[in-house]
Amino acid sequence: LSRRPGICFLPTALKELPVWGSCRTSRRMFPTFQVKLFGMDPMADYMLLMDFVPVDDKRYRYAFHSSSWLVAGKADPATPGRVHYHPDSPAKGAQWMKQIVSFDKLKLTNNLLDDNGHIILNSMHRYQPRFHVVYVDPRKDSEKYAEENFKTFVFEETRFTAVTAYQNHRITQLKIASNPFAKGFRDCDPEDWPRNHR
Amino acid sequence: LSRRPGICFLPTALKELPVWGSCRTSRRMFPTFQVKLFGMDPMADYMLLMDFVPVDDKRYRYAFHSSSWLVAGKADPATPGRVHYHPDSPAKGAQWMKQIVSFDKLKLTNNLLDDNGHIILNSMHRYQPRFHVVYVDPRKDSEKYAEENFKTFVFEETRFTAVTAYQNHRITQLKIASNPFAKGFRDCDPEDWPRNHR
DNA sequence: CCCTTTTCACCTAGGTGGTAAGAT
DNA sequence: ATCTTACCACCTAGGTGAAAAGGG
Repeated sequence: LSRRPGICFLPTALKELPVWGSCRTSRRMFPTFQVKLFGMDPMADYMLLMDFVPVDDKRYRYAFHSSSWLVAGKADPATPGRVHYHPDSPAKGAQWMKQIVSFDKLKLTNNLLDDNGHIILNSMHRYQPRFHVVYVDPRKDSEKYAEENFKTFVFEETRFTAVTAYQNHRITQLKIASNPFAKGFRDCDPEDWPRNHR
Repeated sequence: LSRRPGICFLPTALKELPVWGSCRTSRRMFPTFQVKLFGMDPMADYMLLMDFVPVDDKRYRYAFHSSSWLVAGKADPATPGRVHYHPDSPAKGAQWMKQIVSFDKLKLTNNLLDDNGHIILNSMHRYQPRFHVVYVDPRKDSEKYAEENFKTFVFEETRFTAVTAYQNHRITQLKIASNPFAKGFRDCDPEDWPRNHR
């Protein structure tokens, strides 16, 4: 990448991400993936995008008695490998660097037939989010330089297990505490709804 | 305008527009100003914008007994002449022509100290909305061609009187019938709340 | 008296986890 | 037994006109 952007990741703490929900059966990725970019050419156009790759070839299940994830066999067939473009793409480097870039429109689903362009994942599988910066090369033969015109950033701390329902009660409480849309559950006593023996 | 866009106006029927309301005291323009564009250079960048000019130098008042507007003196001092850029600006001609362009983010206020960049109007005055298409000239000395790089469209049927409260009961009913956010009043019998003798 | 501002119930639109029923 | 789906109450966020209160 001739104009190589630097990056500063804003850490998020989570381990389970729901892949099922409302609005045409998909859920936002929460916490939201956010980055602060620097070192770009202010006047050049860039596309920002994300995708998700399997961490391994395994399927997992949650053991409530030990509150831990166990390998439960080989991975299911891979889902369609979709890409999420940040909706502001393309934009100038100056625009991207001006403030924190937030991927809050990114949505996850486990519906293989999803027709809304959402990211498709297998539930009970582990994923690594990836962030890509693509320099929009104005040269006529830009395809030739495709290899050098993008850069990928991977933050291992953002790995997670896709779920359709939360397994670990502490994850649920963390989400309720931090997501404004889940405020309706903040005052509830977790002991009121003990499910299994979390 | 070297690339002169054609235009097709989608008519709106209204006579009074509130200039006061919630969300930092401003109201959306409703019905929304919408245009269908054609004849633009698909690859060139354009800015789309709107502004509002006084129809005359008069102030009006509403005569309930005759259900009509009467001249009530000379206009108040003109408000700051602000401009509303369509938030998708700048964009390629192809993008603008792809579908109807809707100015649904445009908001009106009568607050002279407005700090949110909204359009400022005098209540009880008449205004003519104007629509402008600006070709983003890539030439270095583009300022020289400013005159020929924009085109203004005026639709007289979109003239209206700015108000802080509806005067004509039939306007109120029309808005309630057509604005989804006013659905809460649809089932009410207008005779239940007669104000003055509208 | 005429007009403006405040406040409110009631909407649209859509993102939460809980719960119970369904599926395998 | 384990996981998924459908539906729900309950939120966020913000756009309506009505009614009451305010101001000149």
